[in-house]
Amino acid sequence: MSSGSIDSMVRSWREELPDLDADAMASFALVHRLSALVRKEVDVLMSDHGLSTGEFDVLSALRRAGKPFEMRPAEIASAVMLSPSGMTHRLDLLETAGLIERLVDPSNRRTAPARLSKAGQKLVETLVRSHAELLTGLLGEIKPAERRQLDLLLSKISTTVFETAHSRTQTILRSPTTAPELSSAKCA
Amino acid sequence: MSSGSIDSMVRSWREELPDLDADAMASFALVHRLSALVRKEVDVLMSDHGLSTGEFDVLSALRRAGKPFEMRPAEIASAVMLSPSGMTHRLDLLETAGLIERLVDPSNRRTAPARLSKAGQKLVETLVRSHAELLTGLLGEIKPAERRQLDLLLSKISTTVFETAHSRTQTILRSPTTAPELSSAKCA
DNA sequence: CTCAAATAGTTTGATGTCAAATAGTACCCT
DNA sequence: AGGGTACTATTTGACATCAAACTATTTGAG
Repeated sequence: MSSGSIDSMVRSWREELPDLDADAMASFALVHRLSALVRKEVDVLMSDHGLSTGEFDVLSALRRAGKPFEMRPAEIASAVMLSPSGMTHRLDLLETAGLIERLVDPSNRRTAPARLSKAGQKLVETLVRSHAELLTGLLGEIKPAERRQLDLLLSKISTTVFETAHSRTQTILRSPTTAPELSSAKCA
Repeated sequence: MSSGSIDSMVRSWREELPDLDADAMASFALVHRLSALVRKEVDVLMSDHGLSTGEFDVLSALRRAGKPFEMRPAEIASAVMLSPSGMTHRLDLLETAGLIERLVDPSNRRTAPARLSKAGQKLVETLVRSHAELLTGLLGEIKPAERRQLDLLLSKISTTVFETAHSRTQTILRSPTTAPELSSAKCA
């Protein structure tokens, strides 16, 4: 079943709708499937330590921030592509587990930064290493040059997708007559 | 922000844990992020037609099966990587929407195959074409040779991941004494 | 100085998903 | 035949996530 199911998908379309261009579909199907398979593997690793992958992502972002391992919820949310409400929930869980603490910022009382606890620091240190090791293994026999080529292609495509999403959002928000030539950020 | 956030992730790790090999992490982060971004774009397209992407996946699998556009729930579930219970729910929704019908197989009454209704056939025809067009656009300036290279790399990695998952499952199910020499995964 | 608008996080309600338990059906071996 | 085993879909209960409404705080304009 390794990648056969996607091959046979393409073959089916060629039979059923011969004029359909299924090349892009196949590539993105591979991306989706690889993403799902890897996520499952990481899930197993993390659940061995009583965590979900999503919770690990948060701890990992905090660790990456460097001392004092502290970030605001909105920052973490954008780093891990989670909604603000989802982030509140995850931080609740991590706080209950004693892996983070919530602080008060005297200079801005709207925000409640999260900080790794001692236990959180210790755990994330272990997990980040196991995680990196696992992923390196999952890459298999891929050679460094191939990996760089892969990164390059994925980045290029991501950029296109990102810009497409962006231009659609703008098109909706702007009055149709106003659209100027090129603006990369969300000027609402 | 296009792929900058992943670059800066790697840079952070290099500063915080210089001995960590973050190359594989970065590649998989790109895969995950591209998958999520594309899924969002497809979500928008489908919601314009009152469907979720998951529902479209089911209709699409049925259409691919060819006349009479009929599959058993378990078949569809494995094609779209969804649990059996999730599939039951999705088929419920699609049946309520009048896009599929549930049949009785006289030769095997355990199963209740799903079949595209007339309305379902008509809708999926439109959607499959819009979908393919959207994805082709999202591929952007990628040249055919590059796309084939991408497919090849993703397939190779998927195979490794798939086999890793598989060997882990077997390792758990087997009696510990039976384990042969070469087991690359976590033999707990 | 004051009130309106913007910002940050949380709460609420609905939804989609899964794992485990359930029920019905088919197969097989003696 | 008969009784156990495997298979198929569904039901149930728990949970993560999101969008939208809400609360508290800060900023800014007049």
